[in-house]
Amino acid sequence: MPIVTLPDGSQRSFDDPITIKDLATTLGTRLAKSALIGKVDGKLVDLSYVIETNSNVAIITKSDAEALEVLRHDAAHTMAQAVQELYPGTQVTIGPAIDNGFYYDFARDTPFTEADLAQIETKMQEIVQRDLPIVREIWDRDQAIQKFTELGETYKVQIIQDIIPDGEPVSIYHQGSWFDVCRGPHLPSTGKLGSGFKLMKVAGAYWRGNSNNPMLQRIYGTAWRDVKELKFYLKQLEEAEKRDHRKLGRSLDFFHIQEDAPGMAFWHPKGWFIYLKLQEYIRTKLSQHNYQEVHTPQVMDRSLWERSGHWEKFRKDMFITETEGRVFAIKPMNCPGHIQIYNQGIKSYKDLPLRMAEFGSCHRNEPSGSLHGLMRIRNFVQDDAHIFCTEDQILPEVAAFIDLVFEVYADFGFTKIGLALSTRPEVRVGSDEIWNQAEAALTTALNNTGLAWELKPGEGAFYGPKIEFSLQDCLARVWQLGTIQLDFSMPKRLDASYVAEDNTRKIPVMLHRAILGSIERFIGILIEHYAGILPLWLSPIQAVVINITDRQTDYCRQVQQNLKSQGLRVELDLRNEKIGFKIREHTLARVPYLLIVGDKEIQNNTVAVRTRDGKDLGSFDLDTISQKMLTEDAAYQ
RNA sequence: GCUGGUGUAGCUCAGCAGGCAGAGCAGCUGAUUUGUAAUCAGCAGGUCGUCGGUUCGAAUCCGACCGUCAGCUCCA
Repeated sequence: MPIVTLPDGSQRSFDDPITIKDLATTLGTRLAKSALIGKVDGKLVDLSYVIETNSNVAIITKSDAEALEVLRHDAAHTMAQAVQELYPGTQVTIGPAIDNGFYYDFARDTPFTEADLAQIETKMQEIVQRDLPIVREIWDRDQAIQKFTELGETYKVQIIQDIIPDGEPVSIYHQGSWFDVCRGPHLPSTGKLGSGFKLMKVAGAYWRGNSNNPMLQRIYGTAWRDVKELKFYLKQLEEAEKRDHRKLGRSLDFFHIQEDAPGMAFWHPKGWFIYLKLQEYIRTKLSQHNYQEVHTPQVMDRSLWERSGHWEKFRKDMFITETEGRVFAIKPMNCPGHIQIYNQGIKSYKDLPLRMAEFGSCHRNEPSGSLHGLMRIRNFVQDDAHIFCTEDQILPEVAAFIDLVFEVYADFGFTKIGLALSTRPEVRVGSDEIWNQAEAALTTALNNTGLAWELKPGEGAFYGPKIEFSLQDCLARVWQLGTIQLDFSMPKRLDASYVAEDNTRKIPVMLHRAILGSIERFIGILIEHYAGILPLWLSPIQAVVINITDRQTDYCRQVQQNLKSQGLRVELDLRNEKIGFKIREHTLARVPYLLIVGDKEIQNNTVAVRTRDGKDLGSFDLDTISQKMLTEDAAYQ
């Protein structure tokens, strides 16, 4: 005799156990029609689920967020069915719902082509049309293994053997003659999938995500509640493509990358201006927060990297050079160099915390397949620093750093900041005792912020756990940027020490930290976030003075000189072209202000101001416009 | 690194059942002196990524390598 409590708090009691579907019917025929799944005491279930005891129950329809994930999972199943109908002999493996869609991994000798995708999509539509009921069944584990073995689905057999304990039943979902092992829940029938889905791309993916395993073929799809939502999403993708920093980087003449230096950028004058400006900005912050800047060698002897532990773990990913029988590594990071500076002379506890910063150019031989414009690059400069401190100083230093990170991100307009703690990986240096201590310290620091944070088990660096900072850009994409890493091992390995108050020698703790991450990557993110429309303070050219005819040449030169003398970055465009042509060019180049001069402006001693978003601001005298620009420039806007 | 796609002029791309390499923009020259997102005309520009193979003949077919793109793995 279950009593059902509905989301609005009202209760219904029933004489007999009742399915979600029947419950929905009692609440209204409209609801029964639109019901997709149920939620019983917080757990999502099929419509066929039988409520036997008193429960909190919600009927989930298309308008609920929970329905979308189930719908995407259904889309994966339907795709797998379509593939197996079209290409018998293809084995299924796994196919989950993911952000924005779903994928399914298949084992098949011949690769899928773009043309195959279209065919599969058509077949999926057909399966949706068939509106096959999706039915849950419970099978005996051995029976399931036997059945999938008969079908030649060896991957499926492995999955059952792995995730279902011996003797436990297996949940199977049937749609038509096709079926799959699945925890569920699912929509009541394939028709409910609708047509808001699209297959996007094929790609390789390792079985179980392990590069030693065979590679499967993964088909990615996107799925939404309806066609309108799908179209919106596709439009978003187009927008992201337009903002691609590799494309904008070339068209805005910021940088280029060429075959002779794969994964390394050639910075053009405008791009290099941004690069230096960001460094200048960070330098200001560093000095405000009591860091000292240093510079260490680009190339250091192999033995140093052996002692630091990098040689053993990262040797293949380091660029090596050899001379006079000695092997050197081009530095992949700055920390061993910083310890060498620390080690000069005897340090006292009074010297700590010691904050050492460097814009050091690092090289890492990243796997060729992982390179991606400025985002994943082989030569980069971090806004790197290392804080040498006592154990007592860890918490205040981490707390101060967290504040600094939020301060910097806010200056770029990033306010949605994510925090995560990455803990010990499988391959690591240092004892468990040290790791316990280090992870506890960072956990406390995170909890002290009062902010939410995520745990990422096993994602830490080999020498210590880390806090990671990520932000969301204007397209809601998440980028991991800043980090602070606690290191109890490397100072010891490289013989760093200080004299404590009790006159004993102690080993300092080292905090590795960066705010922007790599300057290269940060510029890439800024380009995409701003769609190339950089704030005035970061714009390589802040204004262009444009004449209408040759008569204004001298006046234009005077305007440029005037503004340049006030520290503004102003160019001249005196070409013999029509004004519309010049405006178009500089607007496409994202120049913030176009200062246009005709006879009228000379007469009134003004300039006509047009912005890069096409607004005509009208005429201004020079003092007014320069003041406006200087104010904007100073405010990081 | 792995799987698949891809590489033609500075850029964006067409040409690919094998038969003399094309367009638009950019560049150069000339004309035009122009009022808020492309003035007109002419000229010039390519070892078709590299190396090898098949063929009377290869941008086009095949192979290897390099770059690049998407995803996977990795990311101190």
